Amino acid sequence: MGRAPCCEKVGLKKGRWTAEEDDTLTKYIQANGEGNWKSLPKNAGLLRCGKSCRLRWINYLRGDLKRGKMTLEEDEMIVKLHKAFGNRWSMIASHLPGRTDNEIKNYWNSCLSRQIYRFFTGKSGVTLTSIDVDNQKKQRIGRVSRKVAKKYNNDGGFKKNKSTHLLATKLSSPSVIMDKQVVPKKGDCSTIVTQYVEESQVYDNGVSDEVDIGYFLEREAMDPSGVLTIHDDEQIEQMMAENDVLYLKNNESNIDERDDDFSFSSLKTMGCGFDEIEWDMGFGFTGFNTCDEGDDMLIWLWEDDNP
DNA sequence: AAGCTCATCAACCGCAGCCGT
DNA sequence: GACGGCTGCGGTTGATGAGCT
Repeated sequence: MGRAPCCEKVGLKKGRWTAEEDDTLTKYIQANGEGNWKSLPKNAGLLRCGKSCRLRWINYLRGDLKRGKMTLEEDEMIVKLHKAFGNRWSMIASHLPGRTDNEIKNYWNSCLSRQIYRFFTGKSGVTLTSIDVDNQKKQRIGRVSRKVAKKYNNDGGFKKNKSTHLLATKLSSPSVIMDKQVVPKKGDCSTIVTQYVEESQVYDNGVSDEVDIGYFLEREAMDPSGVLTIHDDEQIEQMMAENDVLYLKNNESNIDERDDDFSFSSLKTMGCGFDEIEWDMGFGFTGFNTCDEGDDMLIWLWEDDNP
């Protein structure tokens, strides 16, 4: 038998809140304070469940909320905090006064994940901090549509993938390759990455044509949000230098003429175009060694939304 | 202009952790 | 320690409006 519901739902209202309901809830909480969510709707005379009241208050009615667009500073903060905490939205929200976890989660899933996707895949010359959010509304690039997500979920879209670990339910975030069974790897993944590059010979004319994410999953090299971390600056420099050599070897051209394969977008970030790979996967670098001393190099693995 | 597709935001759902009994 | 209720969190869905064809 399943768990009993937290509240009696028969006869309770669902869906959008009306202005009157908002008013009733606000007045009640102003008079009696927050808490006792279960009994609150009955006491306040609302035909809602306690959870719904709590959510409405926390995400919308609370007085200390900032409404409106995220600022550039908030953008940067969210990216940084997401890097540190993963999808722990409440933790992220606690560092952003006036913003709720729900708001940040929505913002991440709609705007920021798309910015990062576009940044990594080189679909535009943007940096993570120079996105014109208004303009983005006109550019439908990079987000995984629910139609595609559903298709993957229904068809078992990953079954052709080499890894049996991959979940198909996280398509809207860049850190989609997520498996809760994978034990977070503390420490450095550079050896595994270098090993992978050597073993798999991913480079063809300087651009990888396949990234076997299963390789990293099998070695438990990724943290739960699908990020590989490399701490060693020297190792990073060496990796990039090796790649340069490979590129020159394959192309016999000036490294500076390379366009999307490696492109510096800012002092703190580096885009790496490993486009069009066999398993519809992307492979990108960020936080390269030109950033402040001690910063890590992160490699994100995510599914391409445009198979 | 109409229909379709997609982005955004608010809200719901299920689960896990905490706490009191 | 076991159990059950409450709360908070993260994932997901639905409604709506804007953009595209």
